[in-house]
Amino acid sequence: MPDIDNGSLPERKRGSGVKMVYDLLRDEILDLKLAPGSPIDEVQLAERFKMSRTPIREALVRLAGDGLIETLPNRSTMVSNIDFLNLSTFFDALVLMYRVTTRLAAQNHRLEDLPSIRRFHEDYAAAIEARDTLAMIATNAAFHAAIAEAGRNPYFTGLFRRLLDEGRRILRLYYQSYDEHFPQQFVDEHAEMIAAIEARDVDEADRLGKVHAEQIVAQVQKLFSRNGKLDIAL
Amino acid sequence: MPDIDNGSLPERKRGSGVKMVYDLLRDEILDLKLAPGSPIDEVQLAERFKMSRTPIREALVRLAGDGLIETLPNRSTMVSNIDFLNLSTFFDALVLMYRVTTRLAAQNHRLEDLPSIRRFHEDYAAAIEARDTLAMIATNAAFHAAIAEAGRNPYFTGLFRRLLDEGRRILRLYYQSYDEHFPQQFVDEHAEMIAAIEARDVDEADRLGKVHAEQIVAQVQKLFSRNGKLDIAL
DNA sequence: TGTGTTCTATTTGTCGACAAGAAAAATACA
DNA sequence: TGTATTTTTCTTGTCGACAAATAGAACACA
Repeated sequence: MPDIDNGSLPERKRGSGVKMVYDLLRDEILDLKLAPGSPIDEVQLAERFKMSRTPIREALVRLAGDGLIETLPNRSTMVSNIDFLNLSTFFDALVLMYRVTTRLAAQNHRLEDLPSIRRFHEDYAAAIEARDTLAMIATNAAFHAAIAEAGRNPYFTGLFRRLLDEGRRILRLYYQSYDEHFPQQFVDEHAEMIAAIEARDVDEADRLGKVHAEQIVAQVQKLFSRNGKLDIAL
Repeated sequence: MPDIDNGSLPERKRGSGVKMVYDLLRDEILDLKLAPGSPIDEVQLAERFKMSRTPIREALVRLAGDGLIETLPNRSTMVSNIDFLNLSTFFDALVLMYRVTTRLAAQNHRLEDLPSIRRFHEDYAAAIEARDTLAMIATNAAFHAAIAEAGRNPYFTGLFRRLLDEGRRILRLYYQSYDEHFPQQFVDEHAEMIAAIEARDVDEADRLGKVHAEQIVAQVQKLFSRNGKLDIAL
């Protein structure tokens, strides 16, 4: 098993343990540092974080609620697999949420929402410039999550976040061996989306969200077909 | 605090405790046997279910993940309040999910999905006939959840279930004092939806889902305006 | 060698206890 | 009497230990 380094583990405050474990494991799962299907050992985690199994367990229950790990009753728990056979359901949901959240952002945003959206937009552009694939994935997700927040519908935001997380795993899986880059075109589209949101042009925002989403899906599918299914066993 | 009777508590099997507590509390919350805002006491629950606090806690973490309870760090945990100020976001999400799930059911259902849908349809009709409001609410939700399952998109199904749960709470709140009944018309619309699904008429299913959803929303809003906000403090 | 059974080992689910935090109560002080 | 401070009480977060459940090893038997 990989002996993941923890950095420093200073004296943690009461109540912060669960959140810390949850956040860390979540990141490791989404970054594929913990591969899909790999087993999760409570005792091992307890040792690693220098705490008892109880808070570890609590964090695991939360992760299971997010669908990031799966628990076999009385038996092992492991990182959730990526369901390649039903990717189309993922894409369906993703496209719809892209549309809806962008549309609602145009409708409901307030002025104070725009700065953070613009900031993530710039971060994304910088990541493209630097050809930093991982940063692209992360900042793209953050950009769209910020738009969703501006739409102010927690139900949609919740689902969308989940989809973006799952997308982060899928993209990482395909970008880790092939150094593709997201086209510059996406940056321009992001800029258009911001403009439509700012102008409160609901229909245009919807349209842009749809086009943008479908292009991303197409891009991912292109990778898939080129790439074959070599990595799936991983 | 209400001394809720438990029925019999026979010797429970290992591992079944959490699920049992989770299911029971969930039902009590959705049926408003536990009012929004009412406090949840771990020790009390532990006594009631004759088990230690650990599995209780685990169930509570799950419920918090579902948004049914809210936890203040180091301090109390309570049943989530219903957000009346943002009901429109709820309705928006509900209408969209009605549409999408019905549409997808028309597209993706298999023959073995239809019997259970038809069964819930009949149960709902029976509940209308009997003027059993609570049964109406429950069977209506079950009917649409079954349709969503037939649509075979777990992302949408997950969100939709959550919305239907929340709707169950909202409706119960308004039907507990006013003995309204759902119009017979809804039964006919359900029948039309089944027909469209069976015929794989995607556009018609979408349209029916939209109309149906908007009628339900209108019905609820009618109750609201008539009813005023008398019960909100509850 | 192949198959079914028992035993062992590991991992999970549950328990009771303890300690930290926060609210409520009690006290001190003006 | 009203306000600030200490004390108490009550709830939660965490711990270490134990017992049940399962998988795999060891074994018996054909």
